[in-house]
Amino acid sequence: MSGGPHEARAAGRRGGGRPARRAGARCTRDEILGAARDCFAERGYDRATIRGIAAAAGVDPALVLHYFGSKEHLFGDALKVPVEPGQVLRRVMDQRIDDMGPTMVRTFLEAWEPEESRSPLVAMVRSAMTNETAMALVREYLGRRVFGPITQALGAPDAELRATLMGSQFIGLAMMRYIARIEPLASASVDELVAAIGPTMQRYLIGDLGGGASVGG
Amino acid sequence: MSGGPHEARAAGRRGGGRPARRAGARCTRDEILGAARDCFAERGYDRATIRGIAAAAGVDPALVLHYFGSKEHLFGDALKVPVEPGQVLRRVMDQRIDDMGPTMVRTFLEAWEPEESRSPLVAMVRSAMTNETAMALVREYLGRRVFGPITQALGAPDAELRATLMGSQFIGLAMMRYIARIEPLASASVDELVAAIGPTMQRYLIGDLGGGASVGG
DNA sequence: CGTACAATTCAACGCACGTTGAGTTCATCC
DNA sequence: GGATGAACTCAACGTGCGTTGAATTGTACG
Repeated sequence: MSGGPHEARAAGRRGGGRPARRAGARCTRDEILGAARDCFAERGYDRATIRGIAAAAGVDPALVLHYFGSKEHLFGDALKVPVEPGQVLRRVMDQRIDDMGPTMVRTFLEAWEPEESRSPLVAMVRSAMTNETAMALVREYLGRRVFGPITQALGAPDAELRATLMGSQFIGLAMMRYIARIEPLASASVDELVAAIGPTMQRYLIGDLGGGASVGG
Repeated sequence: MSGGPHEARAAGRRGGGRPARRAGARCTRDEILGAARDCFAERGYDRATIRGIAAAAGVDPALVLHYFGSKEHLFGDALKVPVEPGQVLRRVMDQRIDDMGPTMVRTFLEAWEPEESRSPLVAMVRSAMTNETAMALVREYLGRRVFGPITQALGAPDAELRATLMGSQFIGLAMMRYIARIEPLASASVDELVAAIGPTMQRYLIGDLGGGASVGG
């Protein structure tokens, strides 16, 4: 099931590594994907249109469907996150425990700063707000790839709460800085934000949360 | 300009305080507003439809436009926030300075917890993600009614950064708890969250942000 | 009673959307 | 050099949307 005609990939297949059919206009598929990422990021799932994406890529709307089958499928493919969370986590976990909070903030910001990796992330957050499919996708993804490992690494009984607290500060930061672009947060330097938010993360990671047990009592 | 036929209000005008024309079905306008709030909150501006709102209110779609003129105008009216920020701020500012952070968190949560006041807030956040008008509206509103007063009260040179840092934690909390409903944050008690996030707010309010002066150098 | 007018509905408009299927072009393979 | 099949376009479909204007209902006032 779900084996639409769009499943067949463009290059390869026949000759081995030969160029695709149309000379000079080969990587159309990737251009569509890029345009889709931009549009989804800029407008969210619902306001982004196949027609708009096609126009941005300079092709016919039908070609988009030819490659990706449906808008929802295109969205799924455009959402492939350019940041490998496992790798990110390893980098953070390699730090001395006292530096983990600030390192998390810096790593997070470095993932968001470049324009090309920001797009799919903005698309993810923005679309998750209105689209149930996107929301479920994001929730599952974050749970399995981000919060899960952190929870496991922490080992504390309230690890899951800690992980989601960190998530809340991160998602809020992303929204204010990259989506709503509210000043002066939008223009603050990475160092400034690491200094400001790092301790928050540190506390959520291993500090006393006051409600339970760990340190203070 | 913008003086559409919908501007004229329902009751009053002629006799003084007499009931409206149609007996038994008087407060239709308010029911439409309520349905609009629910729909905007549940689906966001774009996915919410006039037809859906009308159906939820049990009336004809045309009646919605008759009262509110346009979808955008209806959205504006539905967005009237049930929380008076000035009043909230006064409550916070009345605290001893050491308790202001936790009090802010508690006040914030108490504004979001009740279902009837949560709807327009969720609508606000959700719609601001995809709709440019809503985003501008929210940004202007927050700036003038929330961040502005806080900034002024703090008096510090980095007050604006502090205000937006607080905003980022709040918006992230709202998204994780009330919109994405990610556990265990979604089910944590208010007290638990006040204990966990209160110190964060306190630090953003008057603590050392590390980037400038006191410690860390 | 008759006029006036708010409340409400009905039927339709034009538009933009996602999607489809048939058609065209062109590099490759026998 | 004809067959193949991918890359790509064109024209159209059905649907649901926001919005409109005329028509209907029912109450209050002269």
